[in-house]
Amino acid sequence: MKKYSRILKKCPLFDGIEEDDLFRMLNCLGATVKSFDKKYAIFAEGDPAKYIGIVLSGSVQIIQNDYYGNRSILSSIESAQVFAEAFACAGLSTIPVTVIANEPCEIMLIDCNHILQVCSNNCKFHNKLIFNLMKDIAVKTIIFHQKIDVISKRSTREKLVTYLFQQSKKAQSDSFDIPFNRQELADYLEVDRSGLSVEISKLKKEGIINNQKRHFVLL
Amino acid sequence: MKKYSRILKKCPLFDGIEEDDLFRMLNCLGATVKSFDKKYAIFAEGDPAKYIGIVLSGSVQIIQNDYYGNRSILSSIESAQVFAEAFACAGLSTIPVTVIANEPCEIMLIDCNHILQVCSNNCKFHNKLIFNLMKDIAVKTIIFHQKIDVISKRSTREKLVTYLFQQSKKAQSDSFDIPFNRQELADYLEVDRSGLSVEISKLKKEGIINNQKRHFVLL
DNA sequence: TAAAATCTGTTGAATTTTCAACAAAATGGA
DNA sequence: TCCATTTTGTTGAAAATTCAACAGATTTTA
Repeated sequence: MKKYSRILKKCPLFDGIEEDDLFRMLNCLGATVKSFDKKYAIFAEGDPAKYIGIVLSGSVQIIQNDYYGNRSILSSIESAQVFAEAFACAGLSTIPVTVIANEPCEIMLIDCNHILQVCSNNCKFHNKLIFNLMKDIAVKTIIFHQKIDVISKRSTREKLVTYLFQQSKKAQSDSFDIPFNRQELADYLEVDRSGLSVEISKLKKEGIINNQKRHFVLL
Repeated sequence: MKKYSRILKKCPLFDGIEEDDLFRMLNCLGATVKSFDKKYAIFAEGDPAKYIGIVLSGSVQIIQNDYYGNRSILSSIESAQVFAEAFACAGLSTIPVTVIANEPCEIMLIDCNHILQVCSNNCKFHNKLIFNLMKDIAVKTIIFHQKIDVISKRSTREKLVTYLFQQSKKAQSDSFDIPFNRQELADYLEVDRSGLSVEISKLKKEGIINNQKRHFVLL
């Protein structure tokens, strides 16, 4: 477990918790680590909303599939970030999404009940943990706001431009990489892939952006 | 303040807190109550992310306007519900939305810093309050999931049907009222109002739904 | 390394949405 | 109650998206 020390320090769930306390707490919480191959479903829709996940290495995508087979990507979760934390906390019995390993992953799993039900041993850290969890979920809410800001736009072009501005702001640079390939970006923006390719080409021709694969530059 | 007792008991933020403790706590938190006329902006985009609001009477809408003037309705907040709680908790300095009184409203305002920074007087309730806040924000995340589930659909008809199913499930009945008029529903579904009217008419003709103003029945 | 599989950009046709305009119905205020 | 305003449903034209199909480029894997 110690070997994940560096990455766990970056996890917002453990902000302000000292390393010694952290590992004692993880032990108390019954945290486990599992590895997943690329494209493997870490959680599937309908699974019990029991565990929260922390990405130790690799990255995962949160996916929603509707009954017509349309894939919708809700978000991309990078290393040190938490996922599936809102479902158990909100009292859902099952999770409404699928979580897919985007590449080979190591994932820490913690039973959410161990966080929500205060135990007698380590209450000092426990309240801090719940506070951190609250902040983490609040940040996720903001990320959903941003996603809605993107997909509420009516045209493919506006969705794309809004998304690229957001990514540029996040990277604090006009030059940045996105975590999606074309089909995935289309599934995030909720548009047709071929129409998306057309818009990217147009924006390039108009001298508004530069692009090569996953790398974009705003001009 | 006592006259709001009945409604405050329903507020998820105060779950499990006794009435006496509640009013002592509200006093400690410096909670105030303000009235707003219909269509008045309780918060405007760019305001400091300082206060959380609780709807004591009336209802409010969370609105996002883009630079093209498209109005997007994020959610409708009914009485006893909390709003604007995620922004301060996530560490935003300003709020990215506008909150409009949908009808004459009484709103309780609480400085979020008073919740986030533990004071020495009432720590016992304070941790409970933060726990409740965490749950409340988690539920809001789920509500955003549902909104994304709706607007990720590609056609007006699918968006409408998905929304109506959600409302039916929420009301636990095939017969229910929605909190929006036609233009507002269009702004929530992110579609054109006239196109929405057409789809509602079609679904009625096809015998799939019944509808009169804000009342819908799934057949 | 070569073959297989996946990813990306392009095109044209079909479908859908948006937009503007209008009239009927419903609502609110004097 | 009556008039003014707002809301709603309908229509046709313009614009945009989706869909299917394909070829070139890239990546994977055997």
